[in-house]
Amino acid sequence: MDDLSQRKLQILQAIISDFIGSAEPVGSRTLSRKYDMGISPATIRNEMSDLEEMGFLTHPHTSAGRVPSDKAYRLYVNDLMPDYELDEKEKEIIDQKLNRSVVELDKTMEHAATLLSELTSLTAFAMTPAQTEAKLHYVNILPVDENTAVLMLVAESGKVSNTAVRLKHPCTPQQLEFLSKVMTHNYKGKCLNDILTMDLVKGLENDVEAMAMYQKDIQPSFLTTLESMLDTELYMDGLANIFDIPEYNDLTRAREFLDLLKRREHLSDVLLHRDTGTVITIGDENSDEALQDCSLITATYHVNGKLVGRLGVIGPTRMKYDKVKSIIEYMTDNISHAFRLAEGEGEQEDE
Amino acid sequence: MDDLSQRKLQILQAIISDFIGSAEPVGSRTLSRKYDMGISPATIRNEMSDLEEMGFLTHPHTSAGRVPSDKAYRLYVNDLMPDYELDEKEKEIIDQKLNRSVVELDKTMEHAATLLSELTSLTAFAMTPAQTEAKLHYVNILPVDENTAVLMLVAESGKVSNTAVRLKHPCTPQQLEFLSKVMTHNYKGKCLNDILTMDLVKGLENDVEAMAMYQKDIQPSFLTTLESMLDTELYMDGLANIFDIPEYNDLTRAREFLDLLKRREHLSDVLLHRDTGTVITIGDENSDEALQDCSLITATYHVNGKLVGRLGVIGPTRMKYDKVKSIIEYMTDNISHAFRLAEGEGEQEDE
DNA sequence: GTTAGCACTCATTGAGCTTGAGTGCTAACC
DNA sequence: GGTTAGCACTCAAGCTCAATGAGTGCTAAC
Repeated sequence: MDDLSQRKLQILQAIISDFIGSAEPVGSRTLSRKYDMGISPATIRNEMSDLEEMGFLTHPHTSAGRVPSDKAYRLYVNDLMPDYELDEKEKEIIDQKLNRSVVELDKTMEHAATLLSELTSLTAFAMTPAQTEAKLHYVNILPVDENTAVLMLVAESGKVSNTAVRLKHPCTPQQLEFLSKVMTHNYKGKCLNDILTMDLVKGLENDVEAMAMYQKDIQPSFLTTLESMLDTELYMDGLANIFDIPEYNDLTRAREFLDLLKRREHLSDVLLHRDTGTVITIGDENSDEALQDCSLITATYHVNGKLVGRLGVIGPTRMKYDKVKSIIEYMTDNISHAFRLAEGEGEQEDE
Repeated sequence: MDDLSQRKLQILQAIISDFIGSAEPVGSRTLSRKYDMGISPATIRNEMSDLEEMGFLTHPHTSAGRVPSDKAYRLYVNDLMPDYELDEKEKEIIDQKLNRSVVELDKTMEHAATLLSELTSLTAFAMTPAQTEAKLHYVNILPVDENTAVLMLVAESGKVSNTAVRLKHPCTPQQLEFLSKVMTHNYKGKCLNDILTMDLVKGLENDVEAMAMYQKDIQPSFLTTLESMLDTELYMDGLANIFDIPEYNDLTRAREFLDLLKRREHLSDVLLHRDTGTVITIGDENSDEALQDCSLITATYHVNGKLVGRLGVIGPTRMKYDKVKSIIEYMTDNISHAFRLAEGEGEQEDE
């Protein structure tokens, strides 16, 4: 049904490229002058008229040039868009900046968000994997002073999370160490998720005092710490970049955009429900109403083959899909690679 | 020289109050209508004219009302400003929201920034103390897998900092534990700052293998972790609040403001150099050029009597100095109080 | 099928006008 | 002498109106 002649495609492509670059509606004259396709403006106008009827172009007002519709961007992304090759310099920057802190996923992703926003001049976000399948490696409870301790959980992935705990009853280091050992023994190798629902620690039944201390002081912190380990972390950067985008050159729109991004849990939620791999959603393709004049590009990375995190940008529908997509994919490949090696086990390639 | 008659003071106060509320230049008529001071607009005009000559008022343009100058705000803050009493409800909110996480200073301050921005509708920041005097409590190196470990430092204050470390040479848990013990033995009770400049660990001289491992794998991370512990942390919230402030109802100004706040190290630096106690700097009193049409209010809190952190807001010179000041001071008092108890002198705590 | 020509549309810009809030000055008043 | 009424003056803001120009759609000729 979208049976577009070669010429129509060519014109559409030209309009899209031009508009992505300039943010100005594209007129028939400009087009015929800029792109030498041996066709007069009048002819272009006829073709444009057809394209508009087919839903690929719109008109801000009668006497303005044409603007690509979401549908046009979709066609562009699917079929027309050239493969953007990052140049060596860009690759080098990414390699260098990402590999700076490749031991801790959280830090890497924080850097990734910053880097991505710099490279694309858009708002970028990076999300760490949901740790639903993460297994606890061990529990440590460290004395600080007689009323305070630090509860520390280490996952098998190496992720660490700690919370300070106020002890209502003073406690000896030995007691705390004993408790750490019991807890580690009970929970080692178990999924964080499962631990949340187990309610008692075996091995304490006989020790009334330790039991009481555990239940009153430790358990509540333990549960919140577990939860904080399970949670995905969402890093964002480049919020101020929208000020450079003509589409948002207006206080209320800029404000709306920033308000949207302030609702982090909501955004996390949206992101978590996207498919694996590279996903581009354009304008009204976003089911979320607040996002319907934005485009999102996300790609996933994996750590140890299993957990899946996301990296992406959000911006106006008029964006450099080709370039942004390439950058994101190059970065996620880079991250996946780094954290596959990190695991150190031989593993089959899945890419 | 600033020998203002009672009537002039009264008029000035009225202008300032009015302008703080409305953000509109105040005219003589409005004034005489709103505040019944038994004086005609013409008389007020004469007084205003005097006040302008003395530098307390300015004129955006000939036919506009008067606007208070920075000098006027200074006078207001020093002498005219009423004491603002928080009502019980506000106090309750603060007590409640701040005491939620009173064990870890970092979390408390993060909440404080959010809360303060909500209460004042301005941009708020909260800074944790510089830990220059902090002493190391102990070092822990925990095995994750044979190539990875977590290096964990605990300060006497209970502050924890950890970094994942990639081990170039596989290492047994015993080796790591040994190293932890040696390091703890060497550094326990020492200032973080001093440790940074000590370069070798005693007790490893005879163990060539451990020594090599330490130097290659652990030491670099150890130093960066120490540094990250020393650093103050700056939390900010309410950036988007500027959109509600008429002064910033203009894209370039809003943008400048956000750009200013993006330079976090710079801001940290400015904040660190402020005096202890409550400090209000108004407009051109700020030595930093970028801040010269803002006002800053900061107050300090202390932890264990020594370390000093800051809480404050940044906003237009037209702000509710009385209210904001009271809120900040109430909050810092609250925090100081909470973290004095935390030290463990009197362990009475209400919940 | 393509193109030139022409009438038409409409956002944008800027000039000119009006309005109204506000001042400064002066002369009269208490 | 301090206070006030009156009046001329200023100037930002908002409005209308015409000019401009980028762009379209249609038609007729190539």
